[in-house]
Formats: sequence, C-alpha cells, structure tokens
Amino acid sequence: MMQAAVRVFAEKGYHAATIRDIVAAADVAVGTFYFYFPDKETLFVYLYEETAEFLLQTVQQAVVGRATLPKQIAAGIQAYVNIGTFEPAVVSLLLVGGVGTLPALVKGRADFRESLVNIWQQPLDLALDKGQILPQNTRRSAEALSGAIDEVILNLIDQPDAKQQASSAVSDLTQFCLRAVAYTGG
Amino acid sequence: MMQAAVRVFAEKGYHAATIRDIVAAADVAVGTFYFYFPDKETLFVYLYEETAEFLLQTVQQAVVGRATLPKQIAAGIQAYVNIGTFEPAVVSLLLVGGVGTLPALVKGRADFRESLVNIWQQPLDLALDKGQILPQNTRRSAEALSGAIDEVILNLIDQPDAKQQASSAVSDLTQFCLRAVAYTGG
Amino acid sequence: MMQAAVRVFAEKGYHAATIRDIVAAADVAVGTFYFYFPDKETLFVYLYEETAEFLLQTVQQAVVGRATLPKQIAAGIQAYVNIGTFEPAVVSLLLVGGVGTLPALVKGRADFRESLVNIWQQPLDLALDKGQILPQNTRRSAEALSGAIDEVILNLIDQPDAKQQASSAVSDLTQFCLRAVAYTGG
Amino acid sequence: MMQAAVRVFAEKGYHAATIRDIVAAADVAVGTFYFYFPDKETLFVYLYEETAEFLLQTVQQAVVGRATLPKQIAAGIQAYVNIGTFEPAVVSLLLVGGVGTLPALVKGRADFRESLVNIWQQPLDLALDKGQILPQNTRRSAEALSGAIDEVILNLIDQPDAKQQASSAVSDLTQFCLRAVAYTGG
DNA sequence: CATGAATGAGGGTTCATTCAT
DNA sequence: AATGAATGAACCCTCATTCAT
Repeated sequence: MMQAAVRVFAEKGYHAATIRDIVAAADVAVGTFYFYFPDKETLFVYLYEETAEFLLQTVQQAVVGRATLPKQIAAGIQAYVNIGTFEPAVVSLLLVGGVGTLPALVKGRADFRESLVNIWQQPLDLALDKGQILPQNTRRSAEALSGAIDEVILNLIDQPDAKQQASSAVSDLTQFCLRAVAYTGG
Repeated sequence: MMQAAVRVFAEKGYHAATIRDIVAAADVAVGTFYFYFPDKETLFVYLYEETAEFLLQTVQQAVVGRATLPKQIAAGIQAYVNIGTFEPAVVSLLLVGGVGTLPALVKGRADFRESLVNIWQQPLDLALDKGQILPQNTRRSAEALSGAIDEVILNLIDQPDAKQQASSAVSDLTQFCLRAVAYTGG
Repeated sequence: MMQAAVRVFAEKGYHAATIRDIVAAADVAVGTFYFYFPDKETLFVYLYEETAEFLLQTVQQAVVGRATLPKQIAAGIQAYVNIGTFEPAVVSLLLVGGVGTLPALVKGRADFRESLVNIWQQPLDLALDKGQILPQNTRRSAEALSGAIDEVILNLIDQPDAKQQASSAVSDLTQFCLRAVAYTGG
Repeated sequence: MMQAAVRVFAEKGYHAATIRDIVAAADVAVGTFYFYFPDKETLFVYLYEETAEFLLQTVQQAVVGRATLPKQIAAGIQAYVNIGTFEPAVVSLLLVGGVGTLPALVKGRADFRESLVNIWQQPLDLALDKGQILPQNTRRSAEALSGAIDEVILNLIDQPDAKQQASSAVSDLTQFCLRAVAYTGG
C-alpha cells in the first residue's frame, strides 16, 4: 500500500493524488487507509522522508566506499542514476512530486537538499585538504554539483531509452563534475 | 492583480493558492478576478509563460551581448541572479510553483527547461567550434550547467542576506561553470 | 430593449437568460438596464403580464366580434394561431418561458390561464343559454378547449413550415372544438 | 432521496431547486447526493425520463386493456387522473418542472409529448378503421386531446379537493373527448 | 482488521446588482 | 441618461475524513 502510494504521488503529485486513487492502486478500501495512516498529509511527509533517506543512504554509501575523489563522484552518480533508472518513482517523488505543494514539507525538502549537498561536499572537503582540488567554496560547489546531477537525471528519466543512455550520462556527468571542482589529481 | 497572483502562486503553489487568496492579496472582490481572467488555470499558465519568457529573454540577451565564453557565462549568471535577487517570486514561480501541478503546464514547463538549456548550450557550441573548450557532449553539459545554476540561485534566494551574497555567488558559479566545461581560453 | 428581452426570455427561459444576454441583444450597457428596470424578476413578470394581456385581448376581441359559436371559435383560434405564427416569441414566453420558474409568477400564470379559460367559456355559456350546445360543465369544457388549442399551437410553431400548416390547423381545431362542445346549431 | 428530489424539482423547477434543497428534503448531507448521482443535471434528466416512462406505461396499459374507444379513453383518462391525484409531483415534474429549462432535456421532453400523443392517436386510428369515428386528421386530434387532458388534470391537481373532483373530471373529460373525435359508436 | 456509505468544509465559478464616472 | 468595472452572495461539486457494521 505504501508502494502504491509512492507510485500514485510520484505520478500525479500530492494534490492531484486522491485517497481513492491510492486505495484503488493498492486494492483496498478507503477505511483501510485510515486504519494504517492518520491522514494524507502525514503519509506523504512520511513517504517523502523515507524515500529521501533511502536515496541519501544509497548515494552516501556509494561515495564513502571509495578512496579517491574521481571514484567517489563516479560511484555516487552511478548509484543515483541507478535509482533513477530502476525506481524512477523515487526520484519523481523527491524532485517533482514534493515541490511547492505542502507547507509541512518545506523543512523536509530543505533537509533533503541540505543532506544531498552535504554528501557531495564531504569528498570535496577531503580532497581540498589533500590538495587534490584547487581552493574554492566547497559548499557552493556542492550545491552546484547537486543541481547539475539532479537536472541531468531528471532529463534522463524522461527519455524512453533511459537505460541505454544511463552509462554515457554517468560518464559525462562524472567528467563534468571533476572538471567543475578543479580536480588536479594531486 | 497579476503581480499579486504571481506572488501568491509562487508562495503557495498552484493548488494551495485559492482565488480568494489572490483577490485578498490584490484587495479586490472575487468577481473582479473573473472579470479579467477566464479561470484560475488559464491565468496560471499565462503567468507561467509570461514569466518564463521574461526570464529567458533577460538571460539570453545578457549572454548574446558578450564576445567571449567567460563573459557570456558571467553575464548570463549575473542576469539570472539579478532576477532572483530583485524578483524572487519570478524564480519561485518557475522553479517551484509550477512543478508537477497542472497537466496543461507539462509542455510549458518542458519548453522552459529546454529553452534554458539552449541558452547555455549555444555559447558552448560556439566555443567548441573555436576550440576554446575541450570536446564534450555540449547538450549534456548545458543540462548540467542549467541545473547547477538553478540550484545555487534557489539556495541564494532562501538566504535572508541574499543581496549581500549575490556577487560572490555569481563569481563562484562562473568559475565553477568555466571549469566544468573545460574552458581553455584558446 | 423590451422587445429584445422578450425574445431572449422566450428563447432561453427565465433562468438561462442573463442580463448580459438581454443588453447585448438590445445593444446597450448593463447599467442602462437598471436605469429602466428595477431588476430582472420585475421585468420578467411585467413582460409576462404585458404579453399575456396582449394575447388575451387579441383573442378576446376576435371572439366577441362574432355572432355565432362556430364563428367565435374559429375567429379566436385564428387570432391565436396568427400570434403563434407571426410572433412565436409571445407564445413561447407565455406557454414555455414562464412555466415553473418563478414563485412570483405563479399567480400571474394562474391569472393568465384563468382568463384564457374564461375567453372560451363565455361563448359556451351563451350558446348553452340558447340551446345550441348540449348541457355540460362549460367551465371544464373551456379548460379542455384551452389546453387543446395551446397544445396544437405549440406543436405548430415547432414546425419549420408553420405558416403553411396554419390554415389546416385552424380548420382542424375549429371542427374539433365544435364537436367537443356538442354544438348542435340550434 | 430520489423521491425527495422529484418533489423538490416538481415544486421549484430545475434551476430554482438547489442541491441543498434536495439533500435537506432527504435529510442527508451534500456529499451523499454526489455519492449516488453524478450531478444535478444527470439526476434531473434521469428522473424526468423515469417519471415519463412510468406515466406513459401506466396510461398506455390502461388504454390497451380495453376493447372499445369509449372504454379506452375513459380508462386512459382515469389512469392519468389517478396519477395526478395520488402522485401530483409526477405530473408537476413532467408538465411544469421540466419545461424550458435544460437544453439536455429538449429531446426528452419532445419524446414524452410525442409518446403521449401516440397513446391517444392509436385508439383513434383503430376506431377510424372500424368506422367508429368520422374521418379526421387523427394526429392533430390526438395532439388536441393530449393538451385538453393535460390542462384539465393540471387544473384538477391545483384544487384542494382534487380527490373529490376526480371522478366528475374523468367523466366530463371522457365525454368531451368522445364528442371531440366524433365518436359515432358504429 | 476491513469496509464503504455518509459527511461537510471549502474550492472554483456565475451572475444579478451597484455606483463612480 | 448611459456606461461598465467592481462586487459578493450563492451555486455546484470534490474529496479528506469518520464511523457503524
């Protein structure tokens, strides 16, 4: 039922998705929804945060498991693209479905953006310490990286042949990011 | 009244903004709204497209008026940041208020994203011809630039001291972008 | 302007006819309507009663100007059909546009029906006195005549070739009515 | 609830009857209305057509169950008067509530009138074949009969003592009709 | 646990009416 | 006299939510 809800929310957005849409997708009755969840808004916020945590953890783990900046960025992007390719609803929910819809989600969304920026900023700060990238405002670079990656992935999942284009997108994006942060390799 | 509508739509998003909110912000009666506009959806689409055109033209003109890639990118970002700083509602409406809300806007939004990507891609293609940037998929680079710039500006306008941070943001972003597209200067 | 109002009311009925329809048909401004008439309902009631009086007088005069029952009925029907043929809006307003729409018109409509019944009942009572029709409840006969005539005329004005069919309708109806009231001729 | 709707529509007409009137009469909430019916117009058309069919079938069956013209006409009128007496809302809805209100009902109303005329015309055509009535335009006679009967019944149900007057009305009307169609009995 | 009929606040929209010009 | 922009009460309808079964 929660999976059904994610799908419906991702597809229609918060407001256009009705409780009836969700229970129909889950093949249960309206009352059942309210037995498990207090209300629509709470569910959406919960789903958004669950989904955000899943994506953040997945990307974060890909990044921390690598030793060098190029590998970290490549792995992070690869993990993100994988999610976009195999679970597009997750990305849609986070980057589209939850935008500008719910006052209660403003903080949740800000937290998600902040965490995403942090994921990219950590390796940058490490690399800066080691002198592997030129001096820069790593916070702002991380924001920019985050936006760049999101946009390319959003464009990617709109393509009918997303899976075919995924590997070139990963490679293009990785190169783009390494250049953008002035990676010198040493 | 249209300014009031832009503000309300930008602040609450399409669905959460009610006609009564809009007319209250404009200090007129409900009927007055329908004297000037056929309905809520038509107004929103019109406002979105007007606003999109204004932003696109402003950024585009800043870019085409410059001779070299660094100046083009710097001027385009400066123009975009100016709008975000002095008319944050314009940016909010385009990047937040109109996301995933209205079937009738799907095309309009796609067109806007496409145009924005094109604005950044054109100078890249020119620079590639002149050998001023390394070979790359300029379309994908432009997508990434577009996302990077949007994200930084969205973060910027959320800051209370946005105007103070604007110039450093422009400078950081410009450097980021030039590195990202592998600008060699010759 | 009143003619325009009659046309619009007859065509669309009271509720569907808007003030804007009426002033557009009369080619004046909305405010002008309210300079001449206090409100929509008052105008409609006034128009209904004016129109009713016109029709009643016309039919009545045709009837009283004849000496014998056959001539009275024929003349009354002919006059009614003439109105239906040349001023269908008058008949539509009275028999269609003003039905079941306005509490304030219930009495007006009842008066109109009553008067119409009276117009037919008078010659019947005279003929009964003279022994030219068999004994009967002339009130009820007049009601029936009234309904019969209205129905045939309503059917007539719905025909595209109403004017061609008018004379046969008058003749058929007259014969029908004379038989119905058991006219013996003496 | 449908009975309540018939009552309210019959009493106020389509436009003046609000959903709140109907649900108040049925003692349910607004939402309940829309749980059972798609919208006001659909319900009204459905009710009109159901009601029309009920009345037509009732009168038709009374007519076809008799062998001779006098009995057919008497039975048809009796059946019609019974409905008017015991279910005045049915007659009001058909003859008053649904007049000139709804474009979607124009055809339905025309069909009802046509069917009603046909009910009266069939026995006339049979009687004409058997030489029991004088030669005439039976279509036009049926229209006139239809109008005559409707009008008398409408007058009847407006009377406070409708039930007392019913039998004399049936008898008067039957005699009127038989004379009107020149019934010779052989 | 599950159901779905019932609820009613609240949204978009219309249109008779007013009044400053 | 004439205008038409402005008003707001009231309409139809949706949908999140409840609760008796």
